[in-house]
Amino acid sequence: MAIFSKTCEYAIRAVLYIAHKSTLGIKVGIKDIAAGIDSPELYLAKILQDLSRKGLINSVKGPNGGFYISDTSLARPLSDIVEAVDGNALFTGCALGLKQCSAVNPCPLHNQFKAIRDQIYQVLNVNTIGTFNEELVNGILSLKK
Amino acid sequence: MAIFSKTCEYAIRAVLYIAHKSTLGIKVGIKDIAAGIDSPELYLAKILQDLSRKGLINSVKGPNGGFYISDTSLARPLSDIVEAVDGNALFTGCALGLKQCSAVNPCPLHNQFKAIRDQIYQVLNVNTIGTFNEELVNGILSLKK
DNA sequence: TGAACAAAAGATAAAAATGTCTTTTAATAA
DNA sequence: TTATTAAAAGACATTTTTATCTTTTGTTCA
Repeated sequence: MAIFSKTCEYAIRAVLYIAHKSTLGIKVGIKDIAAGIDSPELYLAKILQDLSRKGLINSVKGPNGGFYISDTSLARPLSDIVEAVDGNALFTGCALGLKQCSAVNPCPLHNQFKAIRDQIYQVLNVNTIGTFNEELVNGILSLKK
Repeated sequence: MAIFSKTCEYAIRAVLYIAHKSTLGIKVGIKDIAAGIDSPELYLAKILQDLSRKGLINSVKGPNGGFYISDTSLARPLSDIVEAVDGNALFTGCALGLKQCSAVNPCPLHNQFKAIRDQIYQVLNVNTIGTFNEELVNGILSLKK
C-alpha cells in the first residue's frame, strides 16, 4: 500500500499544478491539468469539484474559465489537502487499526509510530501549496511520470 | 487513509498474537486468534492461509492443531509481514504515485518522504515478530480494542 | 440575446479490498 | 479404520475505491 490514496495523490499533484500556473497568472482547464499530471480527466474533475466545494481551490465556468488558487490558499499547508481527501487517520490513527490505542493502552507499535505520524504531519504542515512553485517553473520538479 | 491495509493490520496483530502464544508453548486455532485480536474470523483465516503458504507462520490440521510460529520466524522483522501482505510500496514507492520518481527526477516531496519511508522501514525492520512477547504476556500491550 | 465554452452535478460502471459460506484435505485419537 | 477436529481451498457476496458517461448550470463574448 501507498501512503496516500490514489485520489489524494491526484489531488496533491493537481493542486500543485494549478498553484504553479496560478503564480504565472494562468487559469487552467481540467483537460490541461489532467494532461499535466497524467491522471484520468473525468475522475480528476470529480476530485477538483470536491476541493473547490471545500474552498481549497477556486474555479470559474465558461470561456476562459478554469481552476486557479488564491494567494491565501497558496499559503495553506499540504496537510489541508490530505485531510480534505484522506481524512486525518494518517496523522492520528493507530498503525494496527485499534480504536482505543493510546499511551495508556498502547498497541505494540504505538510509540514508534507516533514519531512517524508526527514526522509525516510536520512535513505536510511545513510545506505549503505554494512552496514548490519556483522549482515547478524551473522544471526541476516533476508532477507526472 | 491508514498506513497499512486492513488486511495487513489484521496480519500483524494475528502474527504477534500467535507469537506470544507460541512462546508459551501453545498452538492456537483461528477462532481463538480472531477473538484475541478482534477480527472477522473467516477473513482472518484467508490471511493466515496466505502467511502460512509464504512460510511466515506454521500450522497443523486436526485435533490439537492450530497455528504457531517457529523460533526462526520469531526472529524475522515485522517488515517481512508488511511486505508479504502490502508489498513494498510503503518502503520504496513515491508519495505522489509517480512511477519514475527518483533523486534525478524528483516529485516535490521526494526527499522529505524518503526520510519518512526510511524511518518506517527501520522501525519495522528493527522490531522482530518476537520483540513484544514479554509485554504481551504481561498485558502491557494491546492487540484488540 | 444566443451560441459556445467549461465546470458542476448526478448517474452508472469497473476494479479492488474486505468479508462470508461451503466443501475438501489432512491430522489425531478413540 | 473411522469419527472428529481444524486448517486449506474454492466460490461467492458486499463494500469501497477508482473511473466514466451524460446532463445541467453558469459564464463569456459575439
